Amino acid sequence: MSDASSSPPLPAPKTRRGERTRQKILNAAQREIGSKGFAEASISTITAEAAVGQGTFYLYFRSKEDVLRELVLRMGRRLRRHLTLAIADAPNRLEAERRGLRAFLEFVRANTDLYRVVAEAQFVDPEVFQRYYQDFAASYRAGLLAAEARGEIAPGDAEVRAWALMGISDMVGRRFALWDANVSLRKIAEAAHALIVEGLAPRGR
Amino acid sequence: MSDASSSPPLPAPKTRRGERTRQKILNAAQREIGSKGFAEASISTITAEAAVGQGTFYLYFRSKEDVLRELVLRMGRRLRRHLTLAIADAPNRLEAERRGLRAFLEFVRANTDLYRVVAEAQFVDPEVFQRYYQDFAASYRAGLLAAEARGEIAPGDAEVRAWALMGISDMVGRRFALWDANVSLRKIAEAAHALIVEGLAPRGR
DNA sequence: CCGAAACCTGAGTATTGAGTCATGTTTCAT
DNA sequence: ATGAAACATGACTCAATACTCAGGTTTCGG
Repeated sequence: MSDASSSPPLPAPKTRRGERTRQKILNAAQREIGSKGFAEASISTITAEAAVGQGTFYLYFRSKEDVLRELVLRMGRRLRRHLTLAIADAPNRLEAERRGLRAFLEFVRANTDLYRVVAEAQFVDPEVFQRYYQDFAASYRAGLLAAEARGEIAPGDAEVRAWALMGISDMVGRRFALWDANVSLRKIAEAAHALIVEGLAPRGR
Repeated sequence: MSDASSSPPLPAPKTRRGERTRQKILNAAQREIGSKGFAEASISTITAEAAVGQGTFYLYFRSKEDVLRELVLRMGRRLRRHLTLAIADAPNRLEAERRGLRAFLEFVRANTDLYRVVAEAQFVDPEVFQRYYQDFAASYRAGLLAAEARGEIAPGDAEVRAWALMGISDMVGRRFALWDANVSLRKIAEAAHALIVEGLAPRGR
């Protein structure tokens, strides 16, 4: 439990059955870890939930840490796809920002278990956790730089901006999409977007 | 380990010796949990580090969760004091925002263990974790509303703004004060502050 | 300086759950 | 159709550690 993402991954399943079993375990782990948390989730509960034997788990994953890692990657892929789709045909960066923020909030509310899984990774495997955010930051940064070149946003430090904007999504998502299941995400997204676009400074003269 | 902040707290120590011992344990727990994480930190390591017997721990804390709770409160008090001091005589809200952000980043870099302790509380005791942020949000919100009334900032949704701004501090702090120990926090704080004040929208016209 | 309350101790108990393995079943290329 | 590789099983082992307790030591008000 000491070192991070060590040793090569287990060989992928060779048959259709194997692949199906691996997915069943992954799904059960997502539900279990997502609802009870990493510490409370036990391999035996996961395998029971997946309706496979205890030992089967170790055919596909080296440890509980290992399965968490895999889930973080899954979350990354799904969220990325969701956001890409959402901002695909936005006319400009500020509009992309609005749609992306809204889409993120919706995604969080619809995938609370995955959200928690990623958050737990912060301590279980800092390596993949950091990479998760760094990957998002990198593409965010690129988008901001391109928009700046097009004159769609004011010039500024793209790296810091990327992290700051992710921070807004992350915290606003936690507060309004995760903790408060009822509030209208449309309104929240609008309010946050207004801050992102205009800042706090008083308008006009 | 199932229910959150249950049962009344243990009675406070009655003698000077008792108080000292309790603090020794708290300090050791902060170091241990802060560096190894909640799961890896064991009571026996904590008591050894504090140079007290195993059983002594249970004179002052009901469980490992209990000591974490206490540390979150400690972090809240210390950070609040630090920030209050930092923004005490700022001439206006935007300047307070700048100083507060800078002070927060410095605090994180100087108290990495406490930062981690709070983050771990998210899963160990969601109750206190949420309260920790809600308390900050409440006073942040009040500050924004007052500033808005004074015309120092543009009108807007104070609740969402408060959480968004905390999100910026949180994420920028993690990235630049926690993960990157060398970068100049002054520059980072300035860049983030610029975004907070002006937003992304292109200036002029 | 006395004694009752407060504090301290650390070996021992009890539980928990990760990971193994010997044995059995299914798949699929030939 | 067949057999070798892949997959599946779950009772068992074993290490880790939270928490207890019976018996000691220290504190401090009167």
